[in-house]
Amino acid sequence: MIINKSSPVPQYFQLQTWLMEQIEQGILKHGVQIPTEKELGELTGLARATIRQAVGNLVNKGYLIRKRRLGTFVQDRQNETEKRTIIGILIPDIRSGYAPELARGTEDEAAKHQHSLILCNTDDLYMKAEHHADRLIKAAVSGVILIPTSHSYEKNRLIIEMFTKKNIPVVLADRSIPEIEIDHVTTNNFDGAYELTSYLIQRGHRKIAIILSERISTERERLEGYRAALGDHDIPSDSSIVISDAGPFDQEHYQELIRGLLGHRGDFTAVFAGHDRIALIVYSIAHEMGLTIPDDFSLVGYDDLPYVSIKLTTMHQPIYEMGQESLKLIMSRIQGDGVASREIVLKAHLVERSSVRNNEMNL
Amino acid sequence: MIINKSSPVPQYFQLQTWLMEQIEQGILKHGVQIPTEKELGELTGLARATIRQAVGNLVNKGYLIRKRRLGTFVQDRQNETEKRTIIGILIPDIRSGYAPELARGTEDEAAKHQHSLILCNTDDLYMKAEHHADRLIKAAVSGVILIPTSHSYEKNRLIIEMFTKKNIPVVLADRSIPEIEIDHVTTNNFDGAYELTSYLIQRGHRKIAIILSERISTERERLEGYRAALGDHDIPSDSSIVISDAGPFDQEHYQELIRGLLGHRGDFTAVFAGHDRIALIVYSIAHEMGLTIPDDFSLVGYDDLPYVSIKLTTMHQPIYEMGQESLKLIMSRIQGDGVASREIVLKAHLVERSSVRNNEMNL
DNA sequence: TGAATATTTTTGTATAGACAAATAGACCTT
DNA sequence: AAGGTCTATTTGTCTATACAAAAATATTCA
Repeated sequence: MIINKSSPVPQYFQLQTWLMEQIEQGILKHGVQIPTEKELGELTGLARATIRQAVGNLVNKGYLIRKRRLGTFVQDRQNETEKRTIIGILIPDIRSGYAPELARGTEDEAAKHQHSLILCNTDDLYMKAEHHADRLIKAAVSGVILIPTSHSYEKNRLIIEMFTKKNIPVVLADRSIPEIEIDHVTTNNFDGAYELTSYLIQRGHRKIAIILSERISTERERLEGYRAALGDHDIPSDSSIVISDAGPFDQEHYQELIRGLLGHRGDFTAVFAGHDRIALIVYSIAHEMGLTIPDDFSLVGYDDLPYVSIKLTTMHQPIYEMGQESLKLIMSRIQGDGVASREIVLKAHLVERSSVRNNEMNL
Repeated sequence: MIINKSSPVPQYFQLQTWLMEQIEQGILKHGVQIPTEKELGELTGLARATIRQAVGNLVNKGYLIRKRRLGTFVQDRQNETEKRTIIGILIPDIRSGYAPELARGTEDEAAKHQHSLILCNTDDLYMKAEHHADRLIKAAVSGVILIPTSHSYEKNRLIIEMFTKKNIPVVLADRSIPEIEIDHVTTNNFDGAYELTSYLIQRGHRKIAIILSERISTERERLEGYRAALGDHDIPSDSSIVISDAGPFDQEHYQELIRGLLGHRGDFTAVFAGHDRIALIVYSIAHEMGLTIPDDFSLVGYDDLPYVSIKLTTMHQPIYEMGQESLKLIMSRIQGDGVASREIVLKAHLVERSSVRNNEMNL
């Protein structure tokens, strides 16, 4: 018999201890049904209320789980770690470019997993990112999605380290950092730019200007894709129409660069804007100068931002999905997935609108 | 009497909930002794075992502590909550309209106060807002900024109640809810629309179409401002060019409405779009139909969204500042500011670009 | 065969009563 | 004044009983 009626130790407590030992010693394993309350009553000679007290305490502690009509079962005790259900996202500026779309994809997926999303704007500055990282760690987030800052690029490794030291999983979204073991979701920027450039070439464009920032890994990849496409079509690269900026994205600076480019229009028939925001600036400056697209020159962008009012031919990036996939990776890490770091490459696709003129004379 | 014997809610649970509310609302403060089990029995008419079940659960949860012979006392629950420094924001969709700007203003201000911002997209649906509210409460946010959903408008009160019950301060941003004591930040939509309409009238426009949604308080106010301006200039209102939609903002539906409006162009010389996104749709459909703005008709918007590529004359709303002010109100509540509810009305101002033609013949 | 209905089992909720253990405070003893 | 004892009160433990609710299973009926 399990219960000593004359002990000063309460009988419910004796039963409780006994059951707990059975579970912890693995005699009663996860999922196994323990005797019903009636059976335990017969087994111990205790009243049902006493049994319920013992079992109830173990249910509270998470050792057992009761199911109506079915019985009481041994619970896997891992889940008591009272984990926070918050994910952080470090993004340059929620107002610009694809950030809202990415945040939305991330938040929707997080909500599916009963997690919340803390939004942090870094303005692409390392210092701000570091401050946010500090706060995220204090808020005990269970994971972080990081769009690395382009300022102090190398220092992003320090930020990642801050999190990994605390066992907080990190996923890089969009932009990559070379030679680092970390989960990463991106799109095929090289292939996308190659496809987009080839599209222009097929439409008879030989002199294709490009304007983007070297600062950001994705745009560098696009530049490579552009060059490869030109090379494969035996078109020599003309460095005078490759405007590769080194600074951060700055509206006014780009306006200047673009004014300069549009100044000698004879040098190109098409402009490949590194992303849609640049394309919008090109468009509005062209408009200012009395130029029409695609009649005076063709224009393509990259991103396919929503709420763009012009009919821009561009590469659609699956940004919403990028947010979703990033969060899925985080969730799998939270759930203890210990595999090597993964890279997910999503595919961009061309969206043909009417900002490109067909210069092909063979038709 | 506290207990409803005929309720399907278990009586122990009713008692438990009641006690918990008393504690969380601060009616029963730390250290105070709650009635003895016997007294609770007399008070509620329940058996002692039932009382014990209710109290016992709260002891387990840490709300109460029992001392033999002395009674049961309220436990200070603060020590374990470790004062979160998180604010929640419930917004229809981070991707659309002024949401990114508002989120950014809020986040910047939150960062100044060492707080983080949890982003929740409601899609303007009450159900989603409710789920998010649940999660925010679980995440122990210290305050909430709410843009009320336009669906199930009245139910927003329930959401506010969910928070206030837990002593979590709430600020309404932009959209208002009538007759409710709550902090609120908005802009002068009536005056803004009056000014914008007067601007059109001064430029010789007499037939001014307007298109917006009746669903949302801010747009209703703009409609009133429009009507008042017409009235004050003795211009009769023509209901055939007042397109007041009742549904949610739906791109395609608006496209239809606008096609219908632009179908009989003789009826108006200017279009007042309820907000910039509508203006963009008007613009692109006009473009489709081969119409030029402002030559064929004039167009004004409302919001002054950034990254709008067309030269739209519009009312600039200080959305970033709205986010900042909302957060400041929250912070003052967190710091225990107990004054009556406040309303902050920010001023919009007209931004003159080139989407309005001067029809004034006197010049 | 398949859908509706009844049965049975198990946990969930609730009552009434009893004695045990702890202890603050009153009272008593030295 | 210090320490011991008693008492009343409150929580702690335990029994016995009853009906409710859920759900797997068996049974009935079309």
